[in-house]
Amino acid sequence: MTETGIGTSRSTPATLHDVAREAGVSLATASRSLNGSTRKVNDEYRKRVLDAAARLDYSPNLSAQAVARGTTTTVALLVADIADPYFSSIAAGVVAEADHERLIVTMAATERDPERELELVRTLRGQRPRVMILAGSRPTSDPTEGALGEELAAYERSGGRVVLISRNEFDFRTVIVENTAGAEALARELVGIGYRRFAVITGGEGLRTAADRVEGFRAGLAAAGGTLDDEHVVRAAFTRDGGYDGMRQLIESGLDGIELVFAANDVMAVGALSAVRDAGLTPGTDVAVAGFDDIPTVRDVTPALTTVRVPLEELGRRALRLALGDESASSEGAVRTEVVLRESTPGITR
Amino acid sequence: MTETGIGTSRSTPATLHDVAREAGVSLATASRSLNGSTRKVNDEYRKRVLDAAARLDYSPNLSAQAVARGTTTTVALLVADIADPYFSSIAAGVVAEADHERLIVTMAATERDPERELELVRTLRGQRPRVMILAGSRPTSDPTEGALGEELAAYERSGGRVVLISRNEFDFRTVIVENTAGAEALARELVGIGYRRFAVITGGEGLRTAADRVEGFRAGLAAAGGTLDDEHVVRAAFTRDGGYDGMRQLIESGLDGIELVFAANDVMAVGALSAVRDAGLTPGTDVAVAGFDDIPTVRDVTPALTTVRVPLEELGRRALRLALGDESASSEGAVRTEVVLRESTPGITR
DNA sequence: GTGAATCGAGATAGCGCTTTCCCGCTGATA
DNA sequence: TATCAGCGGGAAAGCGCTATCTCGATTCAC
Repeated sequence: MTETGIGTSRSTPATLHDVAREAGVSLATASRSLNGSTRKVNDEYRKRVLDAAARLDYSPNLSAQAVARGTTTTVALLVADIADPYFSSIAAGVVAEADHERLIVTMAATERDPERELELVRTLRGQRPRVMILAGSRPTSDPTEGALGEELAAYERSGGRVVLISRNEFDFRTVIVENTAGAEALARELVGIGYRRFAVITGGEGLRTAADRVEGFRAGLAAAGGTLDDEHVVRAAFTRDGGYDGMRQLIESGLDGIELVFAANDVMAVGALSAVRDAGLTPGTDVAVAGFDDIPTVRDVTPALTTVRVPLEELGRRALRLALGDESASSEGAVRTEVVLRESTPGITR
Repeated sequence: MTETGIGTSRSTPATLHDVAREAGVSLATASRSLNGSTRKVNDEYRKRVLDAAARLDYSPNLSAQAVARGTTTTVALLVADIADPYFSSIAAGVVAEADHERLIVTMAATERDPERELELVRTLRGQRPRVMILAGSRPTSDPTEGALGEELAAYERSGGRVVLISRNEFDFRTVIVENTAGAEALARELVGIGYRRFAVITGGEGLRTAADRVEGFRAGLAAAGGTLDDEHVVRAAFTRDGGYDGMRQLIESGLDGIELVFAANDVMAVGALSAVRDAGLTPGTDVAVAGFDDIPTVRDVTPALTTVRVPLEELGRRALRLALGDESASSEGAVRTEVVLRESTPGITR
């Protein structure tokens, strides 16, 4: 095992006490000079403290500050899966905004398990974060149903701020995404370019986001004149492989005249695309595919994927701003989505 | 602004003191029952404390524990860009392993800016994390050169553990990836299936990881009999768009008989693929493309991308284990890579 | 039966900070 | 000259915990 070469003598980090002594001032003065205080401190003294701090390479102990101040500079972020581009984009937004506010982000992954989620909220509460952001909806039929709400409420009662991203299940601040409206608009446009017979691949039982999107899609079809039979709605995991499986399932049952398959999110759609290809068919031509989210990847798959753009980073940004009480963040209403037609839905001339 | 409906009376979280009082025992006993201690505590007392804690919904203040114990349960993770699949996969690994060790991960993004990186290290040091993991290499020609090393060394001196992922620039513990060997193997295999004339798209000036991969690729070609002219090595940003630009550049200068373009990482390769298509050419057929990393996406692009697999999640896991002093993690040597041939390099019969 | 261990609960001294509170000082006011 | 606000530095009381220390009550050996 390699040792660092730059010096080996083990020492504890300099404390404020050390700085004060080195500067020849009191602890109070040192504290006041280093971390803004309402009280002024003589320039001469301040300079001495700053110099001493630099000399000792002092770095304030955030835990100690937290204890003394009774408040932290931490934001806790809970996502289903960090490697999923949907969540990593949101996370990037949260981190960027947090950095801007000089806050520190701690991150955890629920792996889509409600029990884990509850557990994590409990643990993270110990950090006394200023804000807790939860992204990714849960099954509505959830054994821990009330418990999470209780826990979050308790957290808010003790001064924290909860913000949910695109999961309107509790009565907390929420960054609302136009899931329903976006899917509806998508459906209309697809009918507009000639598609009539649709199928849908959606997430597991009762995932709220998925449900909203499917519902919106249905509504759009109903209004515009497309058909979606119930047996053409397949459920699968809310992941790339889920999308693959769902599409394979549809193909195996004969495709049955289906012209376009709408997957409730892009990672599923991308999986679906691959399933189409693996079945020896040509996506776009033999069967069109559309997704939802507009994750970065979908520009680069072939055919490029038609989808509904959700400004994911912005979601993360907004969540934090909302938590911090930024009025504009809340007054902006639901986050706008936008249909993006690409080659995966070339259209049908009838 | 919505208020939570579940109860509004604002209160501070229960403290250990509250629990002790509620249970009718001393602070010390409460502490001992709730958080493991070497000392035993009477079952009767322990139960009373546990009950009281549950009743008050007590959650220990981690900051206070950190101050009292003089050690935290935090891991700090620095990556270049959270939304980049390379880093988000690594992050997922770190978080998973951390969770397993009951540690908490705080995350920050350097955005590939050395100044920012240094700044972040300074800030995060205030957290007194047990471990600091840095992923993503920096330009070798870096204005802050020594400063980062100094800072990290100081951190280690004060008892922390630094682990670098795939950036062998300092003398700290490092998770080494077989960048050179992997690229060399790739080159050999590509020559083996008939390619002779190559081009390379690599990252900005002096990025270590990129440099190693290119060097390995060169060595492989030299050994197996492929050619790579210096004017066919283009530099671009280490991102999807960089890859796109790099490929466009190559195409604009006439492709010049190039049969295969190797991009130093997958996100660049994916961008390159799109550039080929946008130029009206067929990737795989008109020009073959290969990447490095095997990020999840590349299975789903068309043609599927030939690449060198790096077990990214495992990298993150290993980094943490290494930091925690897991012997096996360090004795395993460099992380193995594996060439994965896919349709983007169908081969040439000569 | 006595002294030495042993046990385990409670009191308390910190941990590294912030923030009162106190107090000597200066300068304005009368 | 006496009075009284500021002003600003220092002492010290916490913040919510852990860990050492104290000390009475048991237990045990001989």
